[in-house]
Amino acid sequence: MQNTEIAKVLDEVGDMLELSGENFFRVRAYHNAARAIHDQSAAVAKMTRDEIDKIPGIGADLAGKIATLITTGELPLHRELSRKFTGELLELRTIPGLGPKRIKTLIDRLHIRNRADLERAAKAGKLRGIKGFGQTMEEKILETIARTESQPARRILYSEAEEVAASLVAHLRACRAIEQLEVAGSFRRRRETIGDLDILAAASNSQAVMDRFVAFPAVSEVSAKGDTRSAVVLRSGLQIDLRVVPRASFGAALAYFTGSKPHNIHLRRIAQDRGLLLNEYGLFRGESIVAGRTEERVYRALGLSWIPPELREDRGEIEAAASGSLPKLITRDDLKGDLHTHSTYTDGRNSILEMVQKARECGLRYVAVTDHSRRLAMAHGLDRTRLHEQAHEIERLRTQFKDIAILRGIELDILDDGSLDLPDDILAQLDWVVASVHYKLDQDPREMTRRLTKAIRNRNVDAIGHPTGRLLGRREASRFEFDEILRVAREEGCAMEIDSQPDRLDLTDTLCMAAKRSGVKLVVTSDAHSPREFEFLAYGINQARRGWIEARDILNTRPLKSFRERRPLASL
DNA sequence: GCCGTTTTCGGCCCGACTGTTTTCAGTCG
Repeated sequence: MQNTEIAKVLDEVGDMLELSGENFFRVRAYHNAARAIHDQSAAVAKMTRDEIDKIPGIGADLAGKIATLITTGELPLHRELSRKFTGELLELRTIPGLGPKRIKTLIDRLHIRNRADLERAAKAGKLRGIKGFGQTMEEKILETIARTESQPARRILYSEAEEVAASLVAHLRACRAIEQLEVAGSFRRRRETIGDLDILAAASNSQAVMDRFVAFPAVSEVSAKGDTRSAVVLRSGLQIDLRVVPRASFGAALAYFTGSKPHNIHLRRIAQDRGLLLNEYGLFRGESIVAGRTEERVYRALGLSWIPPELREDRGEIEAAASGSLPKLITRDDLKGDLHTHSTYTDGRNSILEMVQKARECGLRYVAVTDHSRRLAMAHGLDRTRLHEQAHEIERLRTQFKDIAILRGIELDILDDGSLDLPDDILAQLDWVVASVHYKLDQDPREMTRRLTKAIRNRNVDAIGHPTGRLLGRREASRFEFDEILRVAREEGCAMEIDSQPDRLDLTDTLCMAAKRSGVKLVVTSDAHSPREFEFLAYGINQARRGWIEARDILNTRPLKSFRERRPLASL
């Protein structure tokens, strides 16, 4: 059983307990435990009950339940609750305005079991008579049901959110009342997907900001408009929240609005322990403000150094900030080379020349050309002959570029038994071999583990490309024993890739952490199929930062000279 | 249900907005 599966069961139990009117703190305990399991890189299914009990947020009771879940594949409490609260019922919580209390009322009073029931009842005007409901809410519910049928709310890619954020910020900048402006929330924490955008502004006249905000051309609906907070929904379905605070509160509000929620809760507990109160207006001792203008001052007043937003997930960053041991996170400028690019030789859209020119413009000092190997017929993968032709072209280009090195590489297919798509004598002539899985991604976890370890054992393989194979929103990650992969990779000196394509971002943040902990080096690569895609490197850097990665953990932060010392380059 | 250098019991983050309340509950972030 995978960690994500265990976490899902615990989350569902939490949701169902909430619907049944359970103690809020018991509900939270299940959600906290789910998060703790989700963040574990090691397989919880392989842990003893004692080891599970030691995970923060999991006590004796939940450790026992999780152990039961692992050994029997089922949790009695979950099964029992599922009889009453179906998945269809839980799904009602996605309708704005419907929380646990109201859903419980709908079940008890109208025997609602799903969206269809709810829609019928609302159309028949049966909701408005019930305490806690009214005609307005009835209409809103019907409107939401109609809208989300054609366009279900989904999280969008960070890269997509970036475009919306840029145009919205440009729109707001025109408002003179705004003194400071930041996009906060999960966007500022650089999460791989974004559920909604949170905008924070400091202004003396909040009404002027609100007016400008709701006038953003892409707005389809204003769902809330108050003195300090407004919310809109764009035609795309994306929700945007705006909060306006006085300048003296901007830092506290930025911290509050950046989250994450568990991080905030932890901060507030620390404040409480010190006899202070932390809210979005500042850090207070009684009536007097202790800090608030900048984030740095708020953190400092709590005895912490400033924490980069990417780390604010309550995964140990607060403890690290307290002891002065936060990592010095990698930045885009640390990258000296790119080790995964494609050209027209296979499925890239531009020539090697154009790719190298752009890499050079991006400040890179070396770039590996890694077109696909022969098995990927769809991409016209390279065999011995065509790889040879490419070698000649690279040889010619090398004479034109003095300030950027062109490495001969390949993105080599890992076949389903773990053997490689090209023979060793060819691979040995290359400077950089990234081996990737491109088919049979849903292999049995044991077979996939064997497949990957066998590839890693090959001396010529330098890195594993997009190791989990997931595509955000479209394809689940392959299942395998990541800890075992890391153990072998460490033995063989094989690196793991962080592929920067916005829908891959593979490895994930927690897997980056696991790789770092086990002493396996990483590479951040663009996997660029066109010159523009070198810009994707920024997304890979975001992911690495969320995984606590420092420049020294990443091979392609090294200058070419020390990069070569690691493994002599065959053709340079 | 978790947790503990005040504690093994009694706490558990904090505030804005909406709708329906006639003084506040529920939802949301």
